[in-house]
Amino acid sequence: MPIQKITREEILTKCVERFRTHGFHRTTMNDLAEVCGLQKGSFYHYFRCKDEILHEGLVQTRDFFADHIFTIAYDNDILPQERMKSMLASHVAIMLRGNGGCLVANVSAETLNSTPEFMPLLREISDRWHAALTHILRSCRPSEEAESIAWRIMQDIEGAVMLSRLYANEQFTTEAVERSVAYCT
Amino acid sequence: MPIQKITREEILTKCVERFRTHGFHRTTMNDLAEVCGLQKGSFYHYFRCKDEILHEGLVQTRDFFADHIFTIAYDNDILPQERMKSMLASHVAIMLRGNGGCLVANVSAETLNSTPEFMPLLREISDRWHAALTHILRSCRPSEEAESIAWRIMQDIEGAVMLSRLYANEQFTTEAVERSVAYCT
Amino acid sequence: MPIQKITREEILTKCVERFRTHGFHRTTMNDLAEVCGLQKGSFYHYFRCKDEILHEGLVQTRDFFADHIFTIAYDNDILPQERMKSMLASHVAIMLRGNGGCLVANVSAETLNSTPEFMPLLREISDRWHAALTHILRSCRPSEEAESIAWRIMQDIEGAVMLSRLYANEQFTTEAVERSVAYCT
Amino acid sequence: MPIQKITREEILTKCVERFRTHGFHRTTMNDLAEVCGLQKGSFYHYFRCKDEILHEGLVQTRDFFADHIFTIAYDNDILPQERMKSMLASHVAIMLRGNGGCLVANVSAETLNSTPEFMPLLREISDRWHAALTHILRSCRPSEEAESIAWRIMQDIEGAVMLSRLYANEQFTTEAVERSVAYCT
DNA sequence: TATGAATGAGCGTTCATTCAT
DNA sequence: GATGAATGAACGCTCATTCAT
Repeated sequence: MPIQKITREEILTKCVERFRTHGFHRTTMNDLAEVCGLQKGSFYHYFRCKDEILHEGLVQTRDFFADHIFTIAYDNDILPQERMKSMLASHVAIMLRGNGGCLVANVSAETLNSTPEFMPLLREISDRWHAALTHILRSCRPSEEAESIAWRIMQDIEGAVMLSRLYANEQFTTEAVERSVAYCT
Repeated sequence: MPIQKITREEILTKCVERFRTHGFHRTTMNDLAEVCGLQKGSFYHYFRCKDEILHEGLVQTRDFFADHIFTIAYDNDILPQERMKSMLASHVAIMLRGNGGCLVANVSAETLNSTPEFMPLLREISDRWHAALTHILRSCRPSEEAESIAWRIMQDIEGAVMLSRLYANEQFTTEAVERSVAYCT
Repeated sequence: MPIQKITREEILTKCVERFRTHGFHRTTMNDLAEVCGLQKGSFYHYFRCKDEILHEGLVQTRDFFADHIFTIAYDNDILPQERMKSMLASHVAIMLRGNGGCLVANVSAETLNSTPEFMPLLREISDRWHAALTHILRSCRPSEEAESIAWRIMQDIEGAVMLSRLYANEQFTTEAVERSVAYCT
Repeated sequence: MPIQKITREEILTKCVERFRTHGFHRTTMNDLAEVCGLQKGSFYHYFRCKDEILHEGLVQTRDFFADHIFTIAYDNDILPQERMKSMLASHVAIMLRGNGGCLVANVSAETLNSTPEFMPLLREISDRWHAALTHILRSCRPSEEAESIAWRIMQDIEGAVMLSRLYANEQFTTEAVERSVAYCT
């Protein structure tokens, strides 16, 4: 077996993080190589092209959120407001890391009109977030209202993260999380 | 005297629109030339570089919003909720055009971490939006609460526009505007 | 009007000559740039891609042969054997130049199975050569025999040029031309 | 002892076939690996570099032709025209396989001016073909004429194979073989 | 002012080759 | 002997920018 400096999963994690913080188009293959400690030619053993790195990165992100973030919503042993608080805290901690913002929002901004191939995955991540929020809110709200509030929470958080980046001030996001938790009472 | 095919202002308007819908880095000088009906060499009589086009475009946008959108907020002859409704309707109409999203949000997503030179202008546009909203809200709210709600409205709208793009559904934004108007009663 | 170092026609002539002598795939854009006295990026003002350079080069070659070589065949004021001699002499002089061989044969060898898009043009050049030869031979042969002999002459010349390259000996080609002229008596 | 999936000879046979049909420069080490059912790293246990694969492939081809094709010429128990017919039929069957053309002609076209190291082997294969043809023709022709006709047959066949590829029509080659056999009577 | 040919640095990508396992 | 991850030079190509006209 040949040497393996870094796994495919680690590569994707590092690349996605770079895309999130610096943008997809502003990130060159050399940047990715540097971040991963590889030569840029080496990427093409793992991925066909740069687009595929983003695509696979979004798949990994979707699965990571499903398995480690959104799953919190479905632990019915914990109080709804606790689940909401815990889930959103984990989520926004990732978004605010390195003042990079939300991966879905940033990739959407960059690609939706010119490279719509990423749209299904971006929507899927959003859908799952919405489903998780709705599940929590149904503990204390009628089903339809829960769905509607879930969308409002997502908007509030996304807008808050955007303002937190722009003003380098996490307060916007912190308060948005608090407002969101308050919907559970 | 040669014909003036297009004014500097018209060039900026068309370029900003392209940046908003397709992203700054995804837009080439050739794209801008095509959009403006010019040869790309001609741009360098108006602007030093591509960055300057974005910079001047943001200045123009800032002034346009100050003069034509945010000014609505300060017309004290009109009911607050009418001003809110009118201002936000005009604003989101621009954002949703061509499913392009919010210029400030999109440019922020693309440039904040790698080219922070545009941050002051992006903040300035946001600040003026916040000031306009606050002014309206002060008609019916204590000053501090007005400021706070203004931020919340901005987040709600920004998040709604992002979801409207992602799901190609203006409903998110329409409802966010309605919620915002409701704060005035 | 900006400076123009070299015309599109001159570029094509030089590039085709390089392709003929060194092969299409062995010729890099840098090689072409050097041959033309340009930077490689400059080619993309004239041509979309390397394949297009070959394609346009084949078009130019087809037209050049039609206008300057094969046209000799149709000058009915000259004796058939004189026309044959003159036409083939001009033709093989081009093929043997720089020991490069026949452009059609070389490009065929390189591209026919992997990039068949050039086949129509290669056939067209061959067809016109065949038509020219047939026209001369019809002066002294029945029509069907003329056609058949025209193909045989083409094979003889092509095979001779191939051997002349391989053995660096023009004798093969010289004799093939002589044999071809002899068909006119 | 590990299984020997494929012998060196089989590798060379498959690689040469690929070079003949798709060209040397258009064939990547990955293509060769796929064709041979090996990993590309494994090639470097058999051969130092890609050039050596072609070189050894030409050696193998030279020996194969000497042992299985040209040897037909020297079986003096058979009528000359039968030997000619049999030898050329076997030869052109190989050339026309997969519409790939003549290995010697194709490799010559690709390498003669830029990588002359293969020229000796290409000439050697041609020389042996010429010797075989000459041997047959000496049965019914003076020695010098036999040599001369042998070259003419080679040219005719090479030209015919080239046209057969270009027009996807084996008729050119079939008739060239018939003409060649006719020299024996 | 306007052009568009030319530039050259740098992009994403390819590929023959190496080498630790 | 065989692997396949890794390399790094070089590929075809892009693009913001320059400048003679």
